[in-house]
Amino acid sequence: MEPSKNVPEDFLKPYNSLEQEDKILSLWEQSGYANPDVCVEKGVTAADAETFSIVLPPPNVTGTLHMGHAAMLAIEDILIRYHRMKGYKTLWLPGTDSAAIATQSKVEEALYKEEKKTRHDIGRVELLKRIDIFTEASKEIIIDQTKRMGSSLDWSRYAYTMDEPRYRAVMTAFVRMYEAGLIYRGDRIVNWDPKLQTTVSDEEIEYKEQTDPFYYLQYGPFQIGTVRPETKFGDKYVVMHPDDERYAQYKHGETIELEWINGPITATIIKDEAADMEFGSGVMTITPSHSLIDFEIAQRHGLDIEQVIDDRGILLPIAGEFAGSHIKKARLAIVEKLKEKGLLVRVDEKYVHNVATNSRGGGMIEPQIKRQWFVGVNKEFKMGESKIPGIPSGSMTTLKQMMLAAVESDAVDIVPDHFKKIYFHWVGNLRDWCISRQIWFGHRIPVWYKGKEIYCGVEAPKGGGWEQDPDVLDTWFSSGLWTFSTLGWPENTLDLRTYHPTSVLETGYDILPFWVVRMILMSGFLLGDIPFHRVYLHGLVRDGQGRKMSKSLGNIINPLDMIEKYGADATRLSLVIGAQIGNDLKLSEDRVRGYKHFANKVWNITRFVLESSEPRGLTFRDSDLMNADDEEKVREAHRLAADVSKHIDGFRLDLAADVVYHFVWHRFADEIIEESKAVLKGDDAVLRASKQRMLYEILIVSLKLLHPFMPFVTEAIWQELPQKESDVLMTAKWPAAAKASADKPV
RNA sequence: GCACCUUUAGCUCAGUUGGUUAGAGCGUUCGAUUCACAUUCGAAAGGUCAUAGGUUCGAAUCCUAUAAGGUGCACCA
Repeated sequence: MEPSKNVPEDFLKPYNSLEQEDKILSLWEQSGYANPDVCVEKGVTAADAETFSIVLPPPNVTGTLHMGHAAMLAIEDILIRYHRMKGYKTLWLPGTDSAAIATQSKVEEALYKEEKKTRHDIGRVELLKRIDIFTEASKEIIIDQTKRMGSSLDWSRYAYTMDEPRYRAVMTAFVRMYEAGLIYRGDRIVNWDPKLQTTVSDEEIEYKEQTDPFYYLQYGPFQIGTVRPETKFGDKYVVMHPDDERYAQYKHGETIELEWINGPITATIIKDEAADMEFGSGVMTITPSHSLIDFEIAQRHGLDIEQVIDDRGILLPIAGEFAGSHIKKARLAIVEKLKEKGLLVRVDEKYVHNVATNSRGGGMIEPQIKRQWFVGVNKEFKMGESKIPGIPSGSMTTLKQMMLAAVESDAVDIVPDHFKKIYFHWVGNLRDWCISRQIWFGHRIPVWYKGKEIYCGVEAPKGGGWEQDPDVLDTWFSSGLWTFSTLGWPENTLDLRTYHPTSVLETGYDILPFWVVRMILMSGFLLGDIPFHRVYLHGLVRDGQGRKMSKSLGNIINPLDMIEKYGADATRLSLVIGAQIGNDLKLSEDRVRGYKHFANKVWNITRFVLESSEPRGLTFRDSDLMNADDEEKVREAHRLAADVSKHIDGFRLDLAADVVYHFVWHRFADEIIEESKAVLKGDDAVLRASKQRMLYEILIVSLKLLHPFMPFVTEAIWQELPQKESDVLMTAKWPAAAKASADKPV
């Protein structure tokens, strides 16, 4: 066939995503339109336009892009492109996260593997230097991969959790909370990781099922059960429920003499409701130093607390002859001794229970009592200037009350709705938050000691002899500041005033308790405001059979492979269509392949529309009026625009993508184009001109509606159009819901 | 144990405040086609809406119970 003059050469082949995507990426980058300031400067966005802002949940600097990231990027980019086209002053702010514990342990592992050294051999300064080299080298990877999804992030505002502005924000936040009495140092029971030698937050603990022998021991007149006989040396309190009739004869505070592992001891009876009458014999002994529940019982009754196991899991002198051995090795020897003494009643070999492990690559958790820094969530403080409904400026409140108020009042809306319940459940049960970590990589606690003096401040105190607290802050402490530390806080910047609170926080539902909760806490206290108006929680990406993607199952689908094979547009669509908000998504390679066909379909539709136009190159004149029939078809496309907008506004991106997909393929291509063929080949020039114009207008509307979902192919087409309203589709005007008049040239 | 989610065609899912004959994509079968299409188009088959009750003129949709699958939390000393 003779190619028409209207058809650029590229269109004579199928759509080649690999070839086009690179070109389009650099086109966007050069345009600078991801930066809202550039949009205002170039007149694309009105200077006083409403703002729409999202702060990207920062991926780990040392990580690589997985499907979860890809889904997040696709969803956020759709929201961003849509609002940008609608004329909002739109900011999507990128960043990366240092992921303190995970990153440090990676570097430490490599250090040990390659040089057989530990961090103590090389020291704090050297270790931090190596971590820095490591993160610098790997951050380019994740940034490049992020860009390849087509993410229209404003890289001129890039932030890293460990850079200088964020450091200042973290220090300032700590000092302010310290001065308000919300941060305190105390000896409390914490989750201790003996392997990584650090505390771990409650939320980072993962319970794993494990089968162990369960021992029943004779403790005076009682039988007690335990999986961990090695913790029992110090047990001198025996606890039972106050209503337990079986033990009514024993009075609270009464003492009894009995024979125990290392000889006779005096035990004291404690009546406490924490004892479960249904479990075992209903009697337990407690080890307050290594169990949260036991610690709380001990605190309620003012009992003695003795440490049994040290930081490395070694038994202390209280263990008598077992002192100095590791708990793992000591257990069997202790059981042997109990047996000899006749204290072992029986053993249940297959007892299934949950053990706490550190989900951040550490080992088993050993509760310990430690001097740590905490954020008191139930402590009263005087609220400053407040915009949070229900928490008046200057009133007395607590962090917990403030966090509840933010969501109860709907100032922060969480979608889907049922996650609100989960939020309330979480916040309601929140305990004081342990924020100190005994690792080296992170924001060091801004507290200095000199003898008994303590000083807290952003800068080190003047004069010699001061020593800084060696601990660093929990990574979530700085993450909690993310929506405003990235905008320049603690400075009162224009960005902060313009874009905060952010419009939407979009993240996986699994991270709600860690992050969303902490951001509301930090923003509430430090700014007296919410961090975002809406929280949009997406589901997890699973494999075709609904299983989690994991290395061991070998079912990981790598987004970069998909981009390579089928294009970024197809990858994006496969992560959005069929992904009902908050529900998990089953992804298979076939799905991605299917959407590649769609990208090609759009390409070919364009080819047809251009081919069937007159050689003069689609310059419509007033004489090229559409007839009523064709006008109605254009109006139909605009009605579709209203539907798409409605679905996006309701966060139903799956429906929005689905209706536009269906329209473009099965209405526009299969029906409207097919029906127009006879006229296009016919002799009636007036009818033909009307058709040509109708097809072109619908093509334009379709490209615009598709653009947020599949930005590459639509932009590539836009670049080849002979007549267009803006240099890039990215900043073209979103189609109005109802078209006022059809007689203006496009 | 507590809470939440899911259950609609072979598969993946829509179904908006209850309202005609429950829809789409993929897959299957049949047909057409190389005249925009690394093909595409048309048509067909396929559903006791998990189960049992209830509310209602009317229920996939609301209520109660049950079952199966999943997730989170709590944990058992």
